[in-house]
Amino acid sequence: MAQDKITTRAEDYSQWYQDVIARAELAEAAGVVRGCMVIRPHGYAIWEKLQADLDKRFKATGHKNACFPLLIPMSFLQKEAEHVEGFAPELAVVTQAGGKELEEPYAIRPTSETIIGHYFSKWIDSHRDLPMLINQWANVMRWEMRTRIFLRTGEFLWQEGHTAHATHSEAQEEVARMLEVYRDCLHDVMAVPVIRGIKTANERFAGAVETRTIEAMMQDGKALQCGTSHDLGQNFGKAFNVMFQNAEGQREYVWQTSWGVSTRLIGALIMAHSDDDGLVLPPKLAPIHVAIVPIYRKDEERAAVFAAADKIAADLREDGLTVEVDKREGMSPGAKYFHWEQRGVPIRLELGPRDLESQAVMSKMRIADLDEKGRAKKEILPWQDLGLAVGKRLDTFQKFLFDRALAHRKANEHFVDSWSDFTDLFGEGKSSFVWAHWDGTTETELAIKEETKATIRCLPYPGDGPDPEPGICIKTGKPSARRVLFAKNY
RNA sequence: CGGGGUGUGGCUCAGCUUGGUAGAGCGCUGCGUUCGGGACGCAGAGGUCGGAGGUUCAAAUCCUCUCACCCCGACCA
Repeated sequence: MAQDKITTRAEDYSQWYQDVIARAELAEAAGVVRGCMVIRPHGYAIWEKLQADLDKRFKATGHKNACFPLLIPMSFLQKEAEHVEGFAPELAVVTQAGGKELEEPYAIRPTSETIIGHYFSKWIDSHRDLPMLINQWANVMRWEMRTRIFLRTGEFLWQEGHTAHATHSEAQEEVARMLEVYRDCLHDVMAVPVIRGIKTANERFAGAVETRTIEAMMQDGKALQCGTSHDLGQNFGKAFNVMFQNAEGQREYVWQTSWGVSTRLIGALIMAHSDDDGLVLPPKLAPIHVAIVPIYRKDEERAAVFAAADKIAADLREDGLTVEVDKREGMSPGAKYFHWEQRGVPIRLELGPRDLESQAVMSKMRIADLDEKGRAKKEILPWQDLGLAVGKRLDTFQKFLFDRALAHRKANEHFVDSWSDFTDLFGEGKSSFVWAHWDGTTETELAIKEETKATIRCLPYPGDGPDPEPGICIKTGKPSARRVLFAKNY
């Protein structure tokens, strides 16, 4: 009897999350193009919900969607020196088309700053054209040396915002504002708590003057960068000659920003919440809220139970819930329970002959307390006002997931002042969030990484981490202005 | 790119050392019995063993080359 239980926990987390993905049937490695992914319908439905939520937030902040070419002339990429240096090693390049060698090769976009810079220079003439607030939903390709499903695939889906502003301070406000949008989405929708902060120079986006980030803790204590927002200064403005005439009649370069989140968020979702029984989804992202499992023996029972299940499903749908009635034949109820649990359906309702008598259903949440026999606790809900009761439980579940993730992070945060404590916390296979002093140099940052695999995730926002207080660097003993966040990362 | 590893039905793998013409479990199809936490019986379908070349009477198995994928590192949303 093959039990599809996932038994390898945090010791080998990479295996664990891949197992969860495989069991949950969200995605599979395609093997067609190296490291690219195939997302199955159930997984894609999660992305669609996330996409819809984010898109609404972008529009609410005045952004408009647009579409730019997949292929970018190599010469565009070469216009910004740091940018091309950062991306050159992972470019996939088209050198032939229409049966002929191309005079100038095209890169398959790894990101679209350059081509959008090109169009911005055509579209922007006056301060009245600013700010220009554009977003693109697209796929991009980065030929990474090593791929990991959902976290670093060769091709991935994402959203990239690109904006141009008249002043640096306005651009900086945009950078901060969009990071808030991301945080709100992760907190309210994904139920994943994050720490906002600023990246060190070493971890900065190629071509940016400042990169902000949201960092989340996964269940194994490792960090995952879930979103970024970049202050591009005038770097791309100058490279692509994006100029506008200000109110005084002078020509100036625009100040640009870019920001993005990707299908990596699906990976974050899985690693933040899921368990050995498969996927765990916050209700706001669950493609299916409720699975109804009908139970019956005889044909007459089946007819009656199906009719009742359909009626209940229709009522719940009227309350805005997505409901699946599992009428598959030849499958025991137990098998159906596991099927829906593995797919992260938050609430299951069991409906059998007994319930037809009592006008109630047996209900169970995806994560429930266990009774003394080690079985999930169930509760009986009357048909009357079932939508209300289910809705209330979904809200509770959504909040529970966030609280649990936050509690887990807090339990794995440390303030560290000695190098030996630091190296202990980042010993073989261990990671947590460590707040420690750092002397501010890239050299020290790299030395720490070399020795412990821990990297500086960010310099936290006030409130997301300890307030700045002077101290001495954990590694060199030199003066430090503040504690920064260290963790191993995916 | 460096270091490991794996390619055999849809999936996970055994068989390879010691060559004899392909197996298991799961899944799938049909019928019957089951059905409140992963049911069972019977009957079936499905593979030119990653590719090319070589050795041999005979190759999944031995040799050479090649391709692909996975894992660990460096790199990254």
